[in-house]
Amino acid sequence: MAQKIKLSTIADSLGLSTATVSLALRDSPLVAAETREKIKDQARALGYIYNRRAASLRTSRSGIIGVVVHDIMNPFYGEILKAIESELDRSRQTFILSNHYDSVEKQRNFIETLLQLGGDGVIMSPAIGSPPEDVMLAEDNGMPAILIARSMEGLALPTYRGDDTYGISLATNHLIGLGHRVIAMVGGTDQTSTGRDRYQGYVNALRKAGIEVDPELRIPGPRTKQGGFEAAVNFLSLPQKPTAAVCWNDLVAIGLMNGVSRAGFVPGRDISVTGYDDLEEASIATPSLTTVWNGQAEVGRLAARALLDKLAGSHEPDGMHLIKPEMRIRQSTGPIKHRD
Amino acid sequence: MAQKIKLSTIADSLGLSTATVSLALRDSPLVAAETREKIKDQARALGYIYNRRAASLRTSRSGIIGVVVHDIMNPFYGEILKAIESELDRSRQTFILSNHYDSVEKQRNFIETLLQLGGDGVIMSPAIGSPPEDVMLAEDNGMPAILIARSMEGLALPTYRGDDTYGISLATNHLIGLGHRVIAMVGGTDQTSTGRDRYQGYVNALRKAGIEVDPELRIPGPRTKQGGFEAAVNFLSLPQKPTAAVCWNDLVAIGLMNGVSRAGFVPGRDISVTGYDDLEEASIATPSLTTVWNGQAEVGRLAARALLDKLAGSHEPDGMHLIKPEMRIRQSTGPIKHRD
DNA sequence: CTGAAAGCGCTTACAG
DNA sequence: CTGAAAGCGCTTACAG
Repeated sequence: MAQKIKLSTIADSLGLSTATVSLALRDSPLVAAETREKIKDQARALGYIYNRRAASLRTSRSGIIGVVVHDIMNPFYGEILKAIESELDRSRQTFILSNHYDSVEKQRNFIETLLQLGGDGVIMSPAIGSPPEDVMLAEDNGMPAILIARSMEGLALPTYRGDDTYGISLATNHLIGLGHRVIAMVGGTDQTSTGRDRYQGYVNALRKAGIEVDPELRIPGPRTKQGGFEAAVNFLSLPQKPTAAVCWNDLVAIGLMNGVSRAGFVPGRDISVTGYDDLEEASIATPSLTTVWNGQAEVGRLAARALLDKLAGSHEPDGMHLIKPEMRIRQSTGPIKHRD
Repeated sequence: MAQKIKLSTIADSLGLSTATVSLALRDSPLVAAETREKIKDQARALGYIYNRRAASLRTSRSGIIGVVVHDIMNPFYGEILKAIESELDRSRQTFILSNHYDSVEKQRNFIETLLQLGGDGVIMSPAIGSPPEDVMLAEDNGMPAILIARSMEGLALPTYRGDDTYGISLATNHLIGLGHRVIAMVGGTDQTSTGRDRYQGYVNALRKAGIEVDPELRIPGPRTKQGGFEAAVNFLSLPQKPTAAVCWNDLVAIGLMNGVSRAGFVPGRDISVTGYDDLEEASIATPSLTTVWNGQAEVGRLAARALLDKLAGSHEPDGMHLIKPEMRIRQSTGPIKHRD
């Protein structure tokens, strides 16, 4: 590796000052056009690499934005991240991604690392049980935070997520409309705001239809295909014999469909299954999955936009921004057919 | 946000020098134990945040490692990334992730950004058509690069990936052993080293069994479920009526199984399908997928390990490290059954 | 065991 | 339109 090229290398080689070179490379109108071109050519010729650490130490702006979610391998978050990425790319921000796997400690480490790197802001889907202090650590050190997908009680931070209560009630009503009366709710946890909201939406819809809510029909579990797949055994051995399942998300729904298929039932005919999120995968599942569009791309885009605006100095009001979910009816649900 | 706390704030408040504070916080034995504890307590009390930009400007070590792959949402890369993450976590390195979506320009931007941030090293799965200069840009500026999943001609960089030629021949031989003679190869491209190697493995296996290679049976396409799903139409309308498909990867295989199911064929009985990678999902697909274990976790772990060793000053030999794939036989393949 | 001082590579008033 | 100088917050020889 050759001698390190820096501003002063360029300046010396052209008989100029580092101030002029610095301004020229950032297209300042203070520098004469001719000088600017000469400087840029020289920078290119020498293979100059801008040192952002040095610049950011001076300006206290790093161009780094952190994003931390439960699991980037989960396509639900993947679709949000893709939207964030394309929005941030446009303003040439670097984004640092991390999973917290619902470990409060991992999340805190990430926030601290980001602060150490001088991160300009953070977009996060808070880990289960996050202490408000950990999130406020960012804000208190001048690094604004935006929440996605999950909210946190008692924090007045901008939050972007789907309206879960409403969304799940859409799915539940759809099944009730098809004649189903014994409807299980499969997957997920009640430890997040999302979880409580979804269960509430399910309960609301049943009550409104005059159907008694049986807590035995709530089968919690991992929010993954594997989770849904394994839940099939419990689902099929419930004494009340449910004819339909409202699943936590598309992954659980696809897993559950695989599980009940193995046991000889045909999803969509023998047992109706709804998903949640409308992942790209939902429409190519077999049978194609009836689900609830949850606006992942919208959530990501709006959250990124809000952060960029905040960094640009706008003073938008904080608070909750709910995306309105929509029903997507496909082949995994159908009229009731009693099991026996 | 309160007054920024820095080393000198702590030093002044205790009547010490910044040198002593700096050494104490990094557990230098040069500082008396008592002084060290006093300093650490004070740092905590004041809410001190270490400024890595300043430190790294001075030491020219950033603790940042970049990872860039085609698409982090693809579970194949996801499984590699998970392994890299857990290996890097252990040595408290921050890792910056990016997709290049096979855009050479995006990849180059990423490498430049990483250099600007003072990245210590980069792990990459090179974009299709990457010019060697772009990768050497990293090396030439003192940022070592490790290649994963794909190799590049004419670059003597450490490379970790599966043995694709051998792996695909395992899958092809398995199908031949079940009596299949008309075997399509579905999905993927021949523009990557991986692609050429896989096609070669397929061709080799057919030739060795005395089966003529028909180029019409090669159906290239996106390496996604959607790609496999859409390929089903082509697959089913081939004049030679293949009874089996060797798929590029598990995603394509699952998509293809969904596609042929829609057309009324039962995968595993009417049409045999093999995947590649052995993703977590393969075993819960319906039918469960016969596939080739491709050692993603191994690739990630070894690549991260190699980079860390290199940064620690070891001079390991560069070059190719091939992981030996293994067959995983499940329900999606079976004895030939002629279509008519 | 602790301190004074230089320097990492930028940017930004300020002067001219 | 260009330059001299200070300073961002650390770490590292070097002295004592």
